[in-house]
Formats: sequence, structure tokens, C-alpha cells
Amino acid sequence: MARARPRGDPGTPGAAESEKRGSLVDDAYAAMRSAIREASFAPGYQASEQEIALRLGMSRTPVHEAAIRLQEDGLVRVLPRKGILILALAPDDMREIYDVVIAMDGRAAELVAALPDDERLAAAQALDAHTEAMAAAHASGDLPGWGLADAAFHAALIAQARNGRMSRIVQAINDQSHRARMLTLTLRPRLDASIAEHRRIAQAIRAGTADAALDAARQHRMRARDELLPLLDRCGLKHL
Amino acid sequence: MARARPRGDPGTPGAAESEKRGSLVDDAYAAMRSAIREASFAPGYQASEQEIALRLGMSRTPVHEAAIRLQEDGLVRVLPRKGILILALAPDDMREIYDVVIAMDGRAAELVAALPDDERLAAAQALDAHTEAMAAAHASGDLPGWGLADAAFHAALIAQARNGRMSRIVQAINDQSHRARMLTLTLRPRLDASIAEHRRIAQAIRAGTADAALDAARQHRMRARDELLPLLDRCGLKHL
DNA sequence: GTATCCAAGCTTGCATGGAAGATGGCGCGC
DNA sequence: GCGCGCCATCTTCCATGCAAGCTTGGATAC
Repeated sequence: MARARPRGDPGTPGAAESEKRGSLVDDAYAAMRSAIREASFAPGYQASEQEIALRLGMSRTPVHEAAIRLQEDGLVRVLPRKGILILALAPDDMREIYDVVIAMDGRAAELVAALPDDERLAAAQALDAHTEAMAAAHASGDLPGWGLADAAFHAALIAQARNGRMSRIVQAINDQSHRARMLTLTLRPRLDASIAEHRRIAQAIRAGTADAALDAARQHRMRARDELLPLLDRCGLKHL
Repeated sequence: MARARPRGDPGTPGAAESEKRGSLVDDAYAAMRSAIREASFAPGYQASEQEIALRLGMSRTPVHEAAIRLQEDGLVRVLPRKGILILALAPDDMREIYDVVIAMDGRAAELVAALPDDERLAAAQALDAHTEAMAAAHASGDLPGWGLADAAFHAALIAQARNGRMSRIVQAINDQSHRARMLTLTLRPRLDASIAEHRRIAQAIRAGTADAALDAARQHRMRARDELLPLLDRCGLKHL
């Protein structure tokens, strides 16, 4: 059957994927993860490993192993003898996710604010740069740009905390909520509130007041949650 | 070698209590996880999948897939074409781990304190019961009992927060630090301080003061960290 | 028309073989 | 003695075969 593909995959145009140096398992993991993030695999869709393997031009084994990793990440569920189920997010999942990021972002901000002066100031400067990018995107009505800059701000905050475990956890959580974030980006009012709150977080970090940074980050995430969850409920989005 | 027994056992209906519902992968995962927790697989040990498969009486495939899950949990590292490395914990890992539990326990306590009256009081009562068990163990010099009750307290705190993602994260973190906890159990002074702090957490939850609960839980974990990390450094434990 | 049962076709779980990469030891040149 | 390259061996990676479980659709009995 499918003879090993030495290079690109001529059978599947469009989703040109994976010129990764990694193993086939890594390729399959990256491709599936990306497909789920970008919703080319719709939530609720039940795929067969065989079919995915065919599409990716490999055998079932690497797809199966990638599915295990994705299941561990909370993105899919492998149903024994039935296939791979792309998980959907219910409003309750968003509540869970927000609790985790409230805790994580808060602790990260606290940690960054407790860094030595030079690192702390550099971090605050980097954060401010992201915030300015958000403001610019907001001014020009560039919604996707706003979302990217917002994500960059929070990614930088976590990264500056220098905690690999926290980074991994937040990364996994972000993967899970990425689709919801994209969907709700167009629905949210008050993008300017986020910008002001980001400035407060960066300011507290610059000042080195750890408890103020903790509080600012927590308040920011909590307000975003209180803004978003009712939106989801009102739209009757049972799963997304 | 052990012939793999055919699954199910149609000849004996209902007799033997509960053949494990799990697949071989689950068996392998449970066995390896337990072996790592209990340090029968020493950290730093490099095992071959073949060897583990032989020991567990199965083929390489389920062992390999279990290893992927364990790697995702942060317990091992599978080195391509070299084998499975049992991960060791450096003091810096303990710092990371404490940051995560500080964030998680704090948020969990806050959430539980914000529960409706009846659930909140029931939770506080359950927590107090665990604390009393700790006190009793402490009084009778039962160190392992103290450790178990302490673990039960924190597990209950997280469970009461009703957040599956938080539970999973804390569970994974606990698996990683289990060995260190067992080791340091005998070294820690001031077990009574933990008991008093647990009482403060439960009291704040009973009172329904979320911010006090958050603070109490954070302070508790931070003090424990400040007590433990110097101990590890002083003992020169580079990895454990 | 409706309910029931059985078989066929789908799916994955697991074992195994071939191939390729990594490693350590051994011999060779100096 | 010392360094270097080569090969034997050990390891995983991936493809594939077989069997078992689940679902479904059709045939049959009433």
C-alpha cells in the first residue's frame, strides 16, 4: 500500500504540512493538533485512525501514538474500537479553563514582579510592547491582530516566570480553548478594558510590587471570564 | 515466556470478581507509574522497552504506548532509540512544582470558600477531619500516617473545587513529587505548623471568606516550600 | 408492520518483523 | 601508549497481520 513518501505528500494538496525533522509520530501529532486548533477537524467529529493515517500518508501506528498524546493533552478522546473523537468544549469546560488560567497567570505575574530589577524591567518593557500592539490593532480595527498581540502578552508573561511546568500547563489549556477564543473574538465588547488591565499588570511588574501584580493579573482574567461566560450562555453554545 | 492469555474468559461466567476492565496498555501504565512512584524504578535508570515488556508478560507495543503517556505526565523521558529514562527531580524542579501548587491550592481554596453555605460547611468539616487525623498521627509519632492525612487534606481541597482540569494537573504534579515528599517526610521539622495552617484554611472556608482562604492556602504552601527547598540544598540532593 | 437475531463489515488492540540509528569495543596506524 | 575509525550489537520506529469487539443492516418469524 502507501509506499513510504520520501518528501512532500503529493496526494493531499492544500494543507501542506510537516517539513519537520522529527519522527512520523511527531508529524502526526503536529498535523492533528493543528487541524484541531484550526477546526479543520470539527469538534464532535469521529475520525478513524486508518483514515487519518491514509490522509497523512503513513501507517496506523504513528497516528495511534499521536492520538494518545493528544488525548493526554485533552484535545481528543480515543474510544476503544470506535475511533478518535474530537472533543468539544462546553461552557463548564470554559469555567474550568478560566480557573486554571486565573491561578497560573496570577502566580506568573507575581513571580515576574519578584525578579531582580533588570530582568523585571525588561519583562515589563516586553509586556508593554505587546500591549501597545494590541492598542494599535484595536485602533485600526484589526481584530485578529488584537487577538495575536493579546496571546503574545500572556505567553510572554508565562515565559518570563521561567517555569517549564507552568508553561506546559498553560500551553495545553490554550490549545483546548483556542477555538473558543477565535469564535468569541468577534463577540467581545470592551477590548479597551483588556488593554488598560494589561498596562496595570506591566506597571505592577515594573514597580516590583508582587502582590499588586498578582491581583492585577487575577482581576484581568476574572473580568474576561465574567464577560465571556454569559456570552456563551446567551448564544446557547452548548458545545464548541 | 508467558503466553499471553486470551482476553475475556467466556468459560467462567460471573465467577472471578472483576477481570480488570483495562487494556494491556492501562496495565502497563499503572504498573510503570506505580513502580516509579515507589522507586522500584530508580530515577536515572534507563530501561529498555523490551525488558519491561518481558517483565510484565506482554509485547513491546503496550509498553511503548504506556511510556508515551508517562512521558506526557512528566515521569519519564523516552529517548529515541535509546530507551526509557526515569526522570530525576532537581531542586529547581521542586521550585517549579511548588509554584504550580501554590497557584492551584490557592485558587481551589478560594473556590471552595465561595461555594453555597451547605457545601462549604461540609467541605470545611471534611478538611477538619483530615487535619485532626494529622494531629493524631503527629501526637503518636506516626510519620507515614501524618503524610497520608496531609495528602488527603490537599486532595480533598482540590476535589471540592470541582474542576477536573485542576485535579488532573495536581495529580500529575503529585506523581512527580511523590518520591521527594516521601524522602523529606522524615526531615521536616515543625509538622505542627502545617496543622495550624490547615486549620486556618478550613476556618476561612467555613467563614466563606474567599480571599482569606486564598491567602491561607498560599501562605501554607509557601512556608512549606521555604522549609523544604533549603533542606534539599543543604543535603546536597542534586537529584532525587 | 414490527421485533428479533445473526452475520458482515467496520473499528482498534496487540504481536511481530524488518530497517535504521546509536553505542561501545576492538583493531589498526602512529 | 594513544587516538581514530569501523563493525557488532542493542535499541527503538514503523508497517502490517491477525483477532476481537462494536455497529448495522437485512432476513426471518409472527
